[in-house]
Amino acid sequence: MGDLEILLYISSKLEEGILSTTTSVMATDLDTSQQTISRKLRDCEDAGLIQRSVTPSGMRLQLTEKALDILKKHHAVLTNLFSNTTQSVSGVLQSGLGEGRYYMAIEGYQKQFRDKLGFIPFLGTLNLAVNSHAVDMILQGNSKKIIDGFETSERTYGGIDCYRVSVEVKGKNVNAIVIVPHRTTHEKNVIELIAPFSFREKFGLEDGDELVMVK
Amino acid sequence: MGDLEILLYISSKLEEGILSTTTSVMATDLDTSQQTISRKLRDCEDAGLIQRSVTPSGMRLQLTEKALDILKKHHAVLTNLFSNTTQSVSGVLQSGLGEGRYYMAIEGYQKQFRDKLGFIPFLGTLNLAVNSHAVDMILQGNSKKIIDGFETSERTYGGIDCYRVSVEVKGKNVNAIVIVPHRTTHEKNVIELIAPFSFREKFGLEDGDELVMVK
DNA sequence: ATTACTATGTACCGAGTAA
DNA sequence: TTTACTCGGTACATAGTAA
Repeated sequence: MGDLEILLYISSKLEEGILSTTTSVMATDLDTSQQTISRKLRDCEDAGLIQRSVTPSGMRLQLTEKALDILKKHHAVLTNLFSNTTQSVSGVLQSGLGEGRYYMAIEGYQKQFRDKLGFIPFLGTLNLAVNSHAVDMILQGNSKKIIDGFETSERTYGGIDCYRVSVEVKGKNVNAIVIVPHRTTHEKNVIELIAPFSFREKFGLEDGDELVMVK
Repeated sequence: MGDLEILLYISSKLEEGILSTTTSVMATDLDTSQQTISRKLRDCEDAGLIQRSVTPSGMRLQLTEKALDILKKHHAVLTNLFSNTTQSVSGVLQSGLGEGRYYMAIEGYQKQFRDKLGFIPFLGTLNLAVNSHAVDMILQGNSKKIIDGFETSERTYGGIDCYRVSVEVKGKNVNAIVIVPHRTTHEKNVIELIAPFSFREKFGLEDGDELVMVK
């Protein structure tokens, strides 16, 4: 019996975001003992996964944001598993801060890009404003390549997750990589794309142009 | 670490329905030991949840139908949790075999219907042909009331799951109950509705008429 | 009726190692 | 390198109760 089973059980029984129940009922439903449920719920509470108010006649349970985030990830994986249709997200091109160009030029990254992705990226990233939930849906379930973090004598550089996507731009389909730095600096509603070439130059893109990413 | 974590992990890494990996890689990803993964995978295999072929350089894993069914249920729960929009399924009215009427008349059922649903159903069920996957989506996550099985001196009667739904019929919204016998006799693409009145009489329904169920 | 403590037995995890 | 044994130690589940 893992935390996940508990969270999924609560999810399935929620009404208006709240579940009123008792440890014995949950124990019966989940085929375990009242004591185990009592302990598990305390564990979940300590782990910041649920909020609980205990009353003489039972308990009221709710899921926390943390739990919902975890469940959202699993939902994305399952949606991906059961949907045959390809999914897409559109993004609007916006100006970056030139950070992308700086990092792409670091040798420790370049070497790994070449080895793990098979190409050396153009020195710059394409920043897209997107719906973060929709992006999660596409990236989760997609297998990622991990660029490891490393250190130089001056500083440390964090790892990067790389997801292969297909991008529809000016009527053409182009392969690209969505990069997600482990210590990301910007909001989750901006993602960065890299490719062996300059998207802006090759397709004459400007801020505000819309691209569609397809899984 | 429960089976579910293993299944979800595999789901997230599947490519074309197959995952090629090693126990060590999985152990790192799932933050446990190689030995635990080895044992867990054997357990999952024994439980009929995965199929495995072990090679000198690793393993190839796939999910079985049984595992997919379990995951589908969780997916339905999560979809329900994260979707604010109401979901609907349409069904086409078809003739039953009169079985519904027979069972509705059994005292052991009637008493429980009255106590647990608050009404005594009309003596007959409305049979609807539906898309079984879509129905799963609506019923899962919806809380159910369980009518217990029982025995008489002659025979035993199985339990029934009851789901409250709203039905759109001839422009009106009516509450009804979807009943799912634990030992169901017909295919999953036919469901049965009960209500305190006769749908056919009250709304002048005929075979082939379309109803919409809303969660 | 609840929830949740303590004590005890068991099942699980992982280090070491074989194949 | 693999996967998967055996075997300790520990963490977990439950019975018995308290509150």
